[in-house]
Amino acid sequence: MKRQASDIESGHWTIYDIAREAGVSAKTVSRVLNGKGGVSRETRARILEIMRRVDYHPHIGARGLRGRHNACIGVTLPAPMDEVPVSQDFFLWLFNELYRVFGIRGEYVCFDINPYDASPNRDYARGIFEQLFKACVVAGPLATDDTSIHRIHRSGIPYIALGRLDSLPECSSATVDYVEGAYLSTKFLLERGHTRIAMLKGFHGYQPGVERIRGYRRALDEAGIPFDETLIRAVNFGSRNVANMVYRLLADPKVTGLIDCSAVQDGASLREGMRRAGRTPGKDVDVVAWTYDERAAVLTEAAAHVWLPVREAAAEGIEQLGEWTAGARQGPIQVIYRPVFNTEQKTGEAPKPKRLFDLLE
Amino acid sequence: MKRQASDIESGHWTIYDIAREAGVSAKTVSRVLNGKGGVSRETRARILEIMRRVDYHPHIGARGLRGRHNACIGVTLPAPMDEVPVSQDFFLWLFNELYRVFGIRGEYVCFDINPYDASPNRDYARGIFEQLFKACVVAGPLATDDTSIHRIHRSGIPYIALGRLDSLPECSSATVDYVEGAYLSTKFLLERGHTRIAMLKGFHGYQPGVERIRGYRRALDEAGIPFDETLIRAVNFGSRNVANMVYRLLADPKVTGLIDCSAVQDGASLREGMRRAGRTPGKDVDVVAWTYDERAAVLTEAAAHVWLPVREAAAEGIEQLGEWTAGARQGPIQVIYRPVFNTEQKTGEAPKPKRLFDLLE
DNA sequence: CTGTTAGCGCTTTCAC
DNA sequence: GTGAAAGCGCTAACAG
Repeated sequence: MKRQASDIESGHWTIYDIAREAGVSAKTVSRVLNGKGGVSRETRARILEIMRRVDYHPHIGARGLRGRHNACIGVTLPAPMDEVPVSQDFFLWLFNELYRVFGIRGEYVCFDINPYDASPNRDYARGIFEQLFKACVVAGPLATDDTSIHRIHRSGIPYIALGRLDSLPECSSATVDYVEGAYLSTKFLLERGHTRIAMLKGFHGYQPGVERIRGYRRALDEAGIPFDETLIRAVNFGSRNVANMVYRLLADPKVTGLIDCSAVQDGASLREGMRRAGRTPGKDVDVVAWTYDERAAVLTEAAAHVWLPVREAAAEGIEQLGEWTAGARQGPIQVIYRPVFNTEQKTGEAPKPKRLFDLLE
Repeated sequence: MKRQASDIESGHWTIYDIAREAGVSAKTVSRVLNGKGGVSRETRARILEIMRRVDYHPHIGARGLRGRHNACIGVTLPAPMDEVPVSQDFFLWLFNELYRVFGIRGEYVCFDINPYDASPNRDYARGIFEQLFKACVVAGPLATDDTSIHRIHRSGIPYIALGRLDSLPECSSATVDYVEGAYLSTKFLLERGHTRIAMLKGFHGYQPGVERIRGYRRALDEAGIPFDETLIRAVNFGSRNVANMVYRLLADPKVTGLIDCSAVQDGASLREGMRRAGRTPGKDVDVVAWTYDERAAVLTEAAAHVWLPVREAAAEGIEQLGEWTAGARQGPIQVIYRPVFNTEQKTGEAPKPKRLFDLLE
């Protein structure tokens, strides 16, 4: 006599409770629930009416367990938030995309936002392995030694990383070509006669950082100029040390070119650093600044800007992830957008973007 | 011979697979998984090693089904987004709070963002009834005819509504006293000699709207002034018709007081509407403007501001929800903050807040 | 210290 | 058209 006690006082009806109430078997209720045939009109109507009356909802976990499908669209941050700049603007934009592609279809959108330092051996992809996520957006750059993404890839669930990885070229991803961005930036400065070119970089240990150096070196190699790693300095959102780094890099008078590809987009601090080094952009130093917004200049005095269309790439990727999840296409996704180089003089300057969790500080 | 076939090719190991590999029973594996006693050091170590080697993760759905607990912290929007102003700032703030209280503990934070118009008979609380949510934040005002909240309340899971409901006074909630806000606003204008006081209001059909009218009427009643409902006009974020409404309300020269409690915080449009009506604030019209940011004025020319500390109330409520979820306290939560009335002259004016999903337009 | 059994709520055979 | 039985992965209760 398994399953029948209607402990409906617990608040939740099961298909067995509905079945008993309707005088049918659980299977018939299941058929109605799933809109399958093989149930007479009257029986169906009666069951539907009971379901409506008692406000029946199927147990999503039990369904998933039996049917081997998971409940939510996952969103996960592969990097600690103090190492990687997730801006408020990007986050709002991402949430809008998730709404547009998944929310509208009635999917649950589930964030795994456990910080790393809270549990060092935690896996950012546990939502996948615990079989909670039916699909997953890996929202951020991947560490060069990332292994989780390999396991995600093998798991077979639809996913998209907003970043590439050398060690997994077949990775489902939507990103921009940072190698190209760095190459174009460096080449531009070389062609203007600069030979010692400094680079302000973020992403210690992340693939986008590696790609930046690769592009930088490639341009240098082509020009026959030796690579000097002391010309590369890392800054991040947390440290607010952009001005200091610029000052120190430009302390050497032979350094006459500066690439800011740090993603910090902090024009004021760049300017401050140059001022302290006694430099004047356009006169004794040329700057190339990276921007993530096509319309916004980071520094009006910059000799050039490079626009990295990360949102645009991500939008296409998430769109495709929606289709993959719906079974309308196969993975992996491979979206790679090229950066756009631009020497047009900009007039306005966008404010420095705010970090997502800055509100907490 | 139930359960043993290790179709590990499917990618997911079960406790039975681990058990077979370790030469023990599934129960022993379960004990190790849950850090329970009754397993020898060696056995435990061996099982742990296998788990590590094969990267075992328990099936969160199966666990929940058996243990009768759910997987995620839910966040749900009880109102269609085009009727209720969820600002980007509030959303970012909310996400930060959820991170602080739940993310840090390793909880999944799961949004149900299905829009109503997409499925008219959808329930904003389905995540609770489908037993996906172990706790839930109902982020927005409740409709006066809301019934879901009653069922949520009865379900017994920890929840908090960021709004009250007349029909459920025991509702777990964190909100501000809109009755008081409207009462203070109206009384202030009455005391300055105004007798016909217009009100710009949002939230058609939602409890906060009802409370605004209640406070307004109470002040009028006390002063022995009859209530005239034509003095109340609704605006919302979508329609951008604030200027028009102000203009029409002030077309009647006897209307000399204006309360903007619409939550739109659009000083420029208020000013524009008054200008078109030929009015000058401080001279032939007095304005009381509501603000959701203590430091920010909506309209510098306003005779007074009323600050509604909704974020502050919500912060306390979410904090308590965290404790309730962790079993450290009982529900329901009852946080109610009083509005702060303020006639100080403001200098700066905050820009009009942007709606969360404006990016899509 | 360890194993057996049953069952969480649902759906998939397969039988009638 | 309908139902009985098995089992998804896990754990509580009860044996040994």
